[in-house]
Amino acid sequence: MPHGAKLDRQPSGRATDRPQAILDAALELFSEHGFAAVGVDRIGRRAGVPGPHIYRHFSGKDELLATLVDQAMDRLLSLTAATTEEPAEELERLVRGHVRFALGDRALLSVYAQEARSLREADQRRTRRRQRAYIERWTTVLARRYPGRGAVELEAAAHGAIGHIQSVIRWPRALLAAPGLEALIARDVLHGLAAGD
Amino acid sequence: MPHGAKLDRQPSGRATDRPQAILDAALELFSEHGFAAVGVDRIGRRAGVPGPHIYRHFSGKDELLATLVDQAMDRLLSLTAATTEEPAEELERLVRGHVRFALGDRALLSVYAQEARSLREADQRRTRRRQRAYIERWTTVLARRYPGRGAVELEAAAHGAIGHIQSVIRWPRALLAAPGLEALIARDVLHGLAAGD
DNA sequence: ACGTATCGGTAACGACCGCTACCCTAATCG
DNA sequence: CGATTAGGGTAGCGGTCGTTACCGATACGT
Repeated sequence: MPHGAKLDRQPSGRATDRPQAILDAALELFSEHGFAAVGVDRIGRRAGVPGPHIYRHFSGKDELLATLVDQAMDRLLSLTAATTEEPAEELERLVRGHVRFALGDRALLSVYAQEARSLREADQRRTRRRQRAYIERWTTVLARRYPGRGAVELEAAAHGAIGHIQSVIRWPRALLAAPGLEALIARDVLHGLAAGD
Repeated sequence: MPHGAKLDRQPSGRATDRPQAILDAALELFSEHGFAAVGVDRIGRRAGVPGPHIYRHFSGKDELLATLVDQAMDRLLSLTAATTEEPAEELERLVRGHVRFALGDRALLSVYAQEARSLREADQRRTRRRQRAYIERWTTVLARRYPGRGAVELEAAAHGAIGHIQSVIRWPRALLAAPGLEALIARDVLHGLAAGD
């Protein structure tokens, strides 16, 4: 090291944020072909870097996936910030938030939902813990909105509603192009949650 | 060949149906760890045969997966046999049938839902075609039950309902042990489908 | 201008895995 | 009893892929 402090040199050219470009490429490829089916060379090529250069920014392919899954979980958990709203409003906000995420960032949600088991053991445990926390938030909100329901009813409803929303990752493109989808899906989900009253 | 006709010898011992045992082992392992993460040796060990002996019954690992996915699709499509029932009854039968399948054979449905993209190109195309046919059956039944709805509404409802049902593959074991789940889920799904009336 | 750090590019290692080929034993039938 | 064959067991090939290491060129700082 020449003079002790880090240099913070200009990124040497046009390339804006290399790690982000790599993550974007990995996201697209993982969501389309699956984690196991895409190699680091392909990710690098899509990101405009030679394959092995990925290891100058990440510890390995595993870390790419872990980062993406973490981003997805962050987005989901940020929807569950505690509020002082009315129960009905809070539930609606939770549903609409998840729907908007699913429609707006289908690739990220797809990777989160389908490739979680390709994570390393440690990342997998942490992810499962966060998933449980997310489900718990749902059941809490549901319990406030629909008091008197049993725990099984609530948890089944939460899983079902989330599964309903996540189904958009398999919808055909033509259907996704329809206008007003967010409101339509939210309405269907909320109506399903009201069953039993 | 000694005397022309096939021998039909006794299976030489205790082993009942070898190909079926291999398929069962593959089903369990694929559903638990994913297609890419389990090797042929492990499948063989679980089935009580040396790993390479799988190739005496199947052309390769790919065929194992294709067979399982086909079995799942057969089960689903068999639910959609055309009937002369009332629209409401037909829809309920479809929903309950899918729910019963999901609860009764979670592993098979899990492989079908999560590992379809590990199929070879040809199998993947055929599977997608059958999936489209299944969705079309749903929208047809829904259109009869809820005339006046638009195509987008119907297709979105079909995908959402199926996603809701398939969510059971991620439910925790404790929740799956609850009694009366089939009726509960079917009720929730049917109620969600009634949204918009 | 010289040394230095950064970055593009590529070769190659090592492990894993699907798959093939080949052994050997034992049970069956003429 | 001897020949044939199914089935258990295993070694090893071929290819892929994640990962490491190394080389060369370029741009900055002294």
